[in-house]
Amino acid sequence: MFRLIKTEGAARRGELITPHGTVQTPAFMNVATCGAIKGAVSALDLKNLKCQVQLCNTYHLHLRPGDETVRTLGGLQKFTKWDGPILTDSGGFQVFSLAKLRNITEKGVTFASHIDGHRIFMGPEESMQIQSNLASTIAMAFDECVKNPAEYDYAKASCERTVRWLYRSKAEMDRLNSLPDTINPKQMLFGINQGSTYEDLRVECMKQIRKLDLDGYAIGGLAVGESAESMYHIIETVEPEMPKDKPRYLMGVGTPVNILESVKRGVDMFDCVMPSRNARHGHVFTWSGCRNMFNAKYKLDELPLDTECDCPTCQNFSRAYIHHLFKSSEMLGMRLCVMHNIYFYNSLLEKIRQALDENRYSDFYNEQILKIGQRI
RNA sequence: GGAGGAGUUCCAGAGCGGUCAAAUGGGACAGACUGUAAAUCUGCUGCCUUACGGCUUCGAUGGUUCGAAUCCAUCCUCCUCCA
Repeated sequence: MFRLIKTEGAARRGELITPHGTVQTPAFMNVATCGAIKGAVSALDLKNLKCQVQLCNTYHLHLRPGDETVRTLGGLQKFTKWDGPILTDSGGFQVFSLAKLRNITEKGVTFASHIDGHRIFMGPEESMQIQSNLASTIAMAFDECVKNPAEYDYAKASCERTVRWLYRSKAEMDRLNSLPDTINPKQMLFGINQGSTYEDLRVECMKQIRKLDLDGYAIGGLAVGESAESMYHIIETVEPEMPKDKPRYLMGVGTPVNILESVKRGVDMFDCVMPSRNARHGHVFTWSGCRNMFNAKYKLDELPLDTECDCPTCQNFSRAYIHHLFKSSEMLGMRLCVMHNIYFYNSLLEKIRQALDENRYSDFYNEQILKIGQRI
């Protein structure tokens, strides 16, 4: 269940109570698509990186090692050694990202596996069954994430189908949770708002899906081609239609600036591959802006990545060393930067929560918004 | 001493008369990355110019030719094999 603690403008401070622990919101969820944060970071590391929630992917884990395998091994928590809350994405994003490898019908989506090309079918029921086997804390409804810009007619048809899929997802989840041998019979379900950049579609979709008394509501289909301003506008459009007593999750977003802007507009939860992927590519986030650790200017720089950071990386290693590790393709460089960026994102959300607790989010926002996004 | 082979832009290495400022790797330098097909991808790497374009390059010097990294001569430097 979700408890709204306080608000400041549209921004919200709350907590999501789950069978696997309570999540303080606003929260960032750390993306471990295949059951691990890419960059050789384990659940044990996450404990030291202020992580509250791990996010894993239905599609990827269904392909490998197979959701039945995970089920046999006791579910994702036991498998990955992460005993906190886990959110599983439904595979809906792969309908977008694997566009060249899939075919959509009312029943569901047929994918060509990105691993070996074999055909796999996933509809709402299949997605719920897989997520039930994975035994995540929160399952996401199976949706279609449409690329922006999208034709109005297509966006409308897709959005309406996603709503029908949500009803089927909910029915299947209820059935699975009632079975005697389900690992997590209290698995929660979040519905997903779609509608591309069209206000009327977004609002109508939200009205439809809020009729189901779900555990949370996500805004999907953003940061997939439209401008940041357009994304913020859609959030502002949808937010008034979202239940106040349920968590709001903006899927796949985003940059530190995106997060500051979205919290301001009433979003409670985020996830994004950016901290981990960018870290693997040598791009680190700091409280004074972002750095590319490949840059020659770090060759003799003995300071930590961020002088204001107390993550394990910044407590021990210099920019010069990390620069060298990247130039030498040593994977330790990636690991150290992934840990730093994950810690940075989780710290950012922690500071946001503190600011909200003290009714000074507006000041915090003004303080951070300019410097946090710049390149240094 | 004798017989061969080679010297190309930061490195390795193609090119063997014009379409060559010179393939391809690597390195260097920079950029991108938003519910992860990503330890990935892109750009750039002689000088001048915003560009068009111009200029100087392929061990050195001289020559043949309308034209040379490519052909010839000499020189320098390296490598292999035989004494």
